[in-house]
Amino acid sequence: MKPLFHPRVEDLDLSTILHACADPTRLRLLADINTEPGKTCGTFQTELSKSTLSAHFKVLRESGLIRQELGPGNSRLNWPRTAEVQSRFPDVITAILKSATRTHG
Amino acid sequence: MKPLFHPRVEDLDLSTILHACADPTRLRLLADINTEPGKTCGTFQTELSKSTLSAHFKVLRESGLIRQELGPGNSRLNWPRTAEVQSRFPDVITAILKSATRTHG
DNA sequence: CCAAGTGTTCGTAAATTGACGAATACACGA
DNA sequence: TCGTGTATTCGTCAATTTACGAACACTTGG
Repeated sequence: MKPLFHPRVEDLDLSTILHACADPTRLRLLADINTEPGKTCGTFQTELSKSTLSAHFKVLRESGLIRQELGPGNSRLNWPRTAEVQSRFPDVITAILKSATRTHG
Repeated sequence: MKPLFHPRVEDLDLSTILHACADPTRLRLLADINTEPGKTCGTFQTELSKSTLSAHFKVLRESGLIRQELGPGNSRLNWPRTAEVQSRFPDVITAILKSATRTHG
């Protein structure tokens, strides 16, 4: 299997992270992952196509907001990297997630 | 003079705000405005053209992050709306600004 | 009135983004 | 081995973004 790229904590970039959060779809995905860590990609309720969803997960992963591990049956387990991001940019993600879950459901 | 549009606090949108902050140039402008409230557009150190800069200010203003008032000589005074944004999305902007000024300046 | 200073708007162009279907890659069960 | 299920990659396309110069609008000083 092709290894999935994950940036190191010291390589995290604030603008990249904010850009990843700025899309409503991705913000919802991120919130869901934080609410239910370990969810697989297929378990997210959405009307978007599989390829579009995959692209959004890629943006989240490459920004450093989530970690994607191999799960059973070629699935991907999605884990938040909130603690790591927090160590670089204190309170940014926690504040965003709090507002996101409060205002959008 | 054509009136500049400013969104009401109740119309602020988290994704719009995050998108406005996601651009490095705008994040720097926003940080500068918060550091030195009332700065005019021409006082920002940048290599971008006047029209490009104006477009960035427009994005910041229409997202609700700053307020632009008329100043002397057709200039624009730029004020942060941090407190208002804070009332809608607690800690989001303050955390972003803290990380932005700590890492980029 | 005229020139200089400050910003916005318009037209344009290159790059990026977000979306999709089709094709592909991989793991697992029968 | 052969489907089935899960997810990525590729090619395409429309829309958005970012940038610029030129033109325009407005204020102020001479």
